[in-house]
Amino acid sequence: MSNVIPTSADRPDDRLTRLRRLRRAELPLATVALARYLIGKVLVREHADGRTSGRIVETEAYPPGDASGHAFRGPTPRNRALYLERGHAYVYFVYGSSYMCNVTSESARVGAGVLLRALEPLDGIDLMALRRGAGRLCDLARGPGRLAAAMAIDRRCDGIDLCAAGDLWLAAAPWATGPIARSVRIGITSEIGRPRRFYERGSPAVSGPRRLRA
DNA sequence: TATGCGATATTCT
DNA sequence: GAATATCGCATAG
Repeated sequence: MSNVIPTSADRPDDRLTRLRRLRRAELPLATVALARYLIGKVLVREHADGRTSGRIVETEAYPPGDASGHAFRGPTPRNRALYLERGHAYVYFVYGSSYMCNVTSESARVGAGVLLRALEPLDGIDLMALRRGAGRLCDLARGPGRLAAAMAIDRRCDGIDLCAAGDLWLAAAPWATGPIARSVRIGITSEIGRPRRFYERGSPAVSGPRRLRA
């Protein structure tokens, strides 16, 4: 049963996973390094309906100067948060249907970030399933649009400091992270071929075609 | 399993 | 007016 994701639901005596908030000083400054670092860490959402959280198993780096990054043509009302100091949320809406959640990187006033593409659900699994409509556990937050939907992340989360106590924050890895693999990014039309996507090899919650999950 | 397409809203040219 | 850091369903193999 290697495809079974261990969650807090398997430990009824400890209803919520024990989580330690990440300090900003722990986050690598460089975008690609941050994208790799975030694999295995936890994204936590505090909401009136309850807490949801999940292990980050897939990310993509959009470093300074990358033509597929939203900050490539300079600051706009939409990408403003991308210029915040590392460890803030940049959330935007695309395709008329999906929100995308990013973690800002680099120094303040440098526009760059890391797209969070998939989570392995940890806490609040019932709530995630409710928001997404019933489905397999490993599909609840598999893909960036699904991740945002499962965690109730929308434009109100844009600009939140993920290293502070609040509605959205980052926590340290709850257990040892598996092997990290690297590949090209998904769904972009420029800068194709640059290996700036990271994922935990073997996790059933990683998105994309089979060849990008090996 | 893999590929293709429409839906949908916001942003930028 | 065009493009888009997607999703889910449809269809073919």
